[in-house]
Amino acid sequence: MTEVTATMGRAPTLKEIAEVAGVHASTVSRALRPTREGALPTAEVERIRGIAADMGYRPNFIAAGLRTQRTHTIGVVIPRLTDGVIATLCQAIEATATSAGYQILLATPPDEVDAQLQSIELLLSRQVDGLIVTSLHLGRDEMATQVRSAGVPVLTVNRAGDDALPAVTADDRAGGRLATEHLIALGHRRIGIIAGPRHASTAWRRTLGYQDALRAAGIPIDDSLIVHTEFEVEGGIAGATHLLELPDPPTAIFAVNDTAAVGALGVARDRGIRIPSDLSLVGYNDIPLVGQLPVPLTTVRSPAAQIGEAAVAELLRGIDGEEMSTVTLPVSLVERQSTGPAR
Amino acid sequence: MTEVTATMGRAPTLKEIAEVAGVHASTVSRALRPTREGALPTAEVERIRGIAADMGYRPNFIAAGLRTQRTHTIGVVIPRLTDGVIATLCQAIEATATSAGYQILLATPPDEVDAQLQSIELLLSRQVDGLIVTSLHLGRDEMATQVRSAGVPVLTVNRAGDDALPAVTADDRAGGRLATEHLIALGHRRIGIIAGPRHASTAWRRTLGYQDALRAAGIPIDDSLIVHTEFEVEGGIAGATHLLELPDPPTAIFAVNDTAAVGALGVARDRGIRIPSDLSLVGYNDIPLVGQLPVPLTTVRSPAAQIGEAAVAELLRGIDGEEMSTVTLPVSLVERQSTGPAR
DNA sequence: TTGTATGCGTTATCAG
DNA sequence: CTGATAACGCATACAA
Repeated sequence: MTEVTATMGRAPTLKEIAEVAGVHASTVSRALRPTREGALPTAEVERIRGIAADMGYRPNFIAAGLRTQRTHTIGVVIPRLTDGVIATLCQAIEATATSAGYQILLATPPDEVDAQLQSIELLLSRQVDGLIVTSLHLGRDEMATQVRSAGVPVLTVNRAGDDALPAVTADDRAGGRLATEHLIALGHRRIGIIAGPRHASTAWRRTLGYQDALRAAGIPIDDSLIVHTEFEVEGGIAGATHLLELPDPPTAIFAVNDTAAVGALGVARDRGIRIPSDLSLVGYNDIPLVGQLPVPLTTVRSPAAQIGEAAVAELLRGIDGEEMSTVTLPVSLVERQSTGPAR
Repeated sequence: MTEVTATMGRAPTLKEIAEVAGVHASTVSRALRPTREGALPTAEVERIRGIAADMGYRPNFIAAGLRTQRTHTIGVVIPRLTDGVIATLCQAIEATATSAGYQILLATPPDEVDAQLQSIELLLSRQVDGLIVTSLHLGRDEMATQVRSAGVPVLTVNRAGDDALPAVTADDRAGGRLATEHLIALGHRRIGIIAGPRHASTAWRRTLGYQDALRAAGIPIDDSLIVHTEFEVEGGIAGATHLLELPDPPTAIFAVNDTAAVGALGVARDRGIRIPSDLSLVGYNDIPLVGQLPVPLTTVRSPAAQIGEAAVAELLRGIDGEEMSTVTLPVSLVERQSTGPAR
């Protein structure tokens, strides 16, 4: 019954269903809504739902959102998706949001302030209910200012908690300390660090942890051993090359990023430097691949997926009008074979 | 002038700006629109835009979309974001879409038919203007059926062109052939393949290319040398273990995925098998990392970014009412040190 | 229990 | 050139 009543123009609307069902559009709206609030008779609800299904009804969330002022969409600004850790984070955000009935509007702008600001603006124009922004640049007030004017809750991820925005982060400083303490415990005293870009707060905090550990061990901090580079393999190559060409090269290198560590690995290979006997190497993130390298990499495991889950959870609290809080998740050292006693 | 006229409740609307400017809302709409179609006097346009800027106006795309039936949003269904190649693809899609004035609604459902169908449904409810779906399961009619009923252009990526949906893909079959021919040219005749999941069309087509090459060389196809596994490192471990434990193990392995190749590398290491002297290994994708491995990996370069760009370009044509066509992009072999002459 | 009326913010179509 | 009006699809307060 009511078989191919479907009007040819695709998407039937509530009104069209109402006509077929012989009721008013508002009745259909009530029947279709999950919560039985309007209290229709169950039989009628079933009948109407059946007709809607037959007609291939598909709710128009965008129209509903205009009415309710809730789009059930959250905006995610997340540069460098190709970084495995960030992809994991993004995946976790998406999955968590989806299971809470939200969808993700994604922006992956280049790692520059203006582009990021513009992405945020665009997302807000799309009436997102909340915003998760990651890897923002440090020390730019525009960011916080604009973001505060957003009118929706904004949560940062991987950003220093040094401003008013709530943040969900891993304890990068502790991670940097763990890695460095491990090397110190192995007898290394001349430890280089491939410290990533200056503007990346995660990298910066790992570097702080590195300095903490040196200081605690009474080892003087030698700035020539701290080299700032880009993330990724190329950064690792540049950083390791620089460090190994020093007059008094380090006996161990801590790369604040696994892919950079892999780059360092390549440099060591090219120079005939054996790992770990000639040089110890520690990475950061524990991407799946580094456990399978010919010399499995010692690294720091950062809970990317949990960060994503926690971020969404916090943001949803914000969307519900509650206070969002800053969350810091613990990290752990994964000891493998790329680190060994100092010569 | 007209300084802090902003009503406290954030987002001012066209109507509020109109009040301040002393004109009608529709006039403001015309003034703000990029194309000077309504032909306002330039001075008036400037004045109104100034007021809008002062008041912190932010257009509500969702309301505009309701009216214009165009959301300037494209839905992307893309499982396994954590795969580097897919992330690159996603990034390229996002970047291309953004520069064309579109935004991305992202769904990364698990690699299962039902979840993928549901994701599509959700995206359509959000009134996306078009859909890019990747890595769909083979041979499930529901997919094509539902997708056809979408009412918006749908483009597939990484999917076999064996049905009616237009697709943008790399030439995976040629890639599989290239890799295998390379090994054959090196004198290998017993070549194993870590062939990925059966349902993944990319993997499947690479396997076909592998068979093509063997056949062309007059080498009989030995099914025991074809092992299906999951993607990722674990799949590579399982596949390599299986192959190397064969009574008559292969002298070369083609992994249809770089990360699987890295897994195979780990297995070789554990068994004291040297690469390439004991075993040649070819990967697929040329993710940045594999060029920096201690033994740089020979692999096939797949143009992930170009696929993304082409996919968006095609889809936009579809959105503009033109016919979309199927695009196949060429791949190339990258010879490095993980392959050598057969013993 | 169900229909009516209204409005969400915007744009398109008319008049004027 | 600009104002008034309607409509996009839906949800809801209100009336019946």
